[in-house]
Amino acid sequence: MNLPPPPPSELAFQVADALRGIVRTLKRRLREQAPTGDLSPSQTAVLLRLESDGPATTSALARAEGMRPQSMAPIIAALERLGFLHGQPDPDDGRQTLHSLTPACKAWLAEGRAARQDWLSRRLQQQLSAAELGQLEQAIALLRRLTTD
Amino acid sequence: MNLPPPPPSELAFQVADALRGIVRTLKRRLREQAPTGDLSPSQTAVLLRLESDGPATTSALARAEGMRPQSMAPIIAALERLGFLHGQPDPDDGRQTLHSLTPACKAWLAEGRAARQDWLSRRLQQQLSAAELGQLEQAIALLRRLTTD
DNA sequence: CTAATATCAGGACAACTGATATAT
DNA sequence: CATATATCAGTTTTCCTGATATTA
Repeated sequence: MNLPPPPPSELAFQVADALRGIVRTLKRRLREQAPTGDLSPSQTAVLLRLESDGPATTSALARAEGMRPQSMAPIIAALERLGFLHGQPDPDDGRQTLHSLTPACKAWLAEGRAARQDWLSRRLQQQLSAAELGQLEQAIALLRRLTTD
Repeated sequence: MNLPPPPPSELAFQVADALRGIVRTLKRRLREQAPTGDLSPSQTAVLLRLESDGPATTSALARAEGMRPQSMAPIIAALERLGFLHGQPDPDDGRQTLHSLTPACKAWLAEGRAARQDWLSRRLQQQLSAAELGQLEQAIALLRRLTTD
């Protein structure tokens, strides 16, 4: 049996409120920097999943996204038609088809990430002094402590 | 005609990279603290819109969300059935029906916001010293400078 | 009479469920 | 035979377009 945790201090409450606001705003501004290219949310999720986890089968992608394989199939087919994916039959298991990002898709994803990175870098450079950048660097280390453990 | 802006410094680039990562992670962790209650994205958008901008008509909501009034109508009808909204005919304009959040819905929205706020406050209190909280407070002021102007 | 609001009717698309063929 | 992958077919949901009644 645990004792209830102590209530947060007034300062912690104020900082939390301000932090929630700035996180939401920054997230939106970052998103504005790179157009999604008229892909559906499902399609975007598949591309990001393949980029981070590597090639996968239709069923594996469906499981990862909480969908049925029958629903994942047309999403993949559309992405293949757009030239973002290409499927290759698994040499060991004849049932499976392994889908990978095409080089063009990898380049396009990297481009979007670079656009966001570029906007934020320039923004930091323009609006903050070197000393303030250092302050921010230390604060980011503090923020990381909130999401680990 | 403008000269191209100077390229960002190495430090700005590193801070931008770290900041993008921590914003994404924090956003996700905050989202995990309050369940969405099985509402569709459109329904959630309508509730948040009404909360921030006050009562509105079907057409006004449709315009705000980039939808047709015919598509907005069933969304509102579903929210009314769930007890989140209640409509009242405009006394001045007999064509319009003004939809408002019910007190129960306002309480539910506030509850979700409070859950996120509570999680973050406690997390700050537990993981950071008072001095570090002060550092973070100053850093948030710096971040605000990135999104204004 | 024109403009705006709401609603009714039917179509397109994306997800679902159920069933089937093939390979392990 | 039991399991896993992929796919075919039908259904539901959600948003769309088009048309109509009512009110300003």
